[in-house]
Amino acid sequence: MTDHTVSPDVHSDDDYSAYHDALAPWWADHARDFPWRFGRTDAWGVLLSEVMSQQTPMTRVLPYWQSWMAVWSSPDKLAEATAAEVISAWGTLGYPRRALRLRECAQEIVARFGGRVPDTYEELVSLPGIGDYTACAVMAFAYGKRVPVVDTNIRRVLSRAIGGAESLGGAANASERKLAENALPRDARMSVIWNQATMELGATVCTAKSPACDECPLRSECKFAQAGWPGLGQKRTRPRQTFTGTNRQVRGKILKALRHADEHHLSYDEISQVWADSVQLDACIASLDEDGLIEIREDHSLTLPLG
DNA sequence: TTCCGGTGCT
DNA sequence: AGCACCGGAA
Repeated sequence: MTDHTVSPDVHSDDDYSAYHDALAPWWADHARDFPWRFGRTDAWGVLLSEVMSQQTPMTRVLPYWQSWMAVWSSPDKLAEATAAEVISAWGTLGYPRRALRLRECAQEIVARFGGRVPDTYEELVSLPGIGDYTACAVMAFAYGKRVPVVDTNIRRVLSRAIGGAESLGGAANASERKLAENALPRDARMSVIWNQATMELGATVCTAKSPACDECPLRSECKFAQAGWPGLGQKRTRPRQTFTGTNRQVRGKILKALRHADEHHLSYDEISQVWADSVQLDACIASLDEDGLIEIREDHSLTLPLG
């Protein structure tokens, strides 16, 4: 037993009705108005918003989601795009491999599911770029299914409000999943609101470092606040990779240069100007090539992939 | 300078 | 289980 995040004896249905009763009205008043919410888009729009939101705040996703949906409003449309087009349209959203996975995902949805976004966990996680979280999010938010959507925000809110402690780092454990399953309202429609509202609370109020407890609808029943916020923000985090001088920075510079280049093409001399250390530059060019994010020509010039 | 996070690979 | 991957806000 390695988990001490939540106490084990809080699993009966009645323990959570007050939680939902406080959360639902808060959601009604405070939900941010994104176009992929409130049933205003289809399953493809939801899937796109969820992939774009991986590792990325929704406020930053919004303009990209709108421009992508304007051009690629369905899987069969995105399936026809070139890699260069999607990498270019990804702009500075970050983690550009997601753009490639999204196109492959669209192609598989067309080839395997007749262009319809699947609605089962097994089918969804079999798609490129779709892991546990995104599969559950699509089932809940696109298809209205009663599924616990266990992201980092929900883990933090549940661990605090019900368990009275900070959630640990690492993958969600069985105890956390069990808690989310038990706290989830039995009614499917209510469960979708619960997932969205809990996630939103974690994103906007019950934040990692400085929770706005004064504005929290769960303030009066929160075990974490009652205990005096023990170990606030002490989540075990990955060792911080300093950005300057990393491959991550160099890869970003190379891709940015190609995005802005005429015909997305640069000679080796031109690309050499983005980074002085040629050994590291070459390593990053090789890794971008391995990721399928660039193509290397015979003369060592670079392009975004035509395919 | 530090913080934030889901997927996929090792 | 640990790590690489991103850019922008705090």
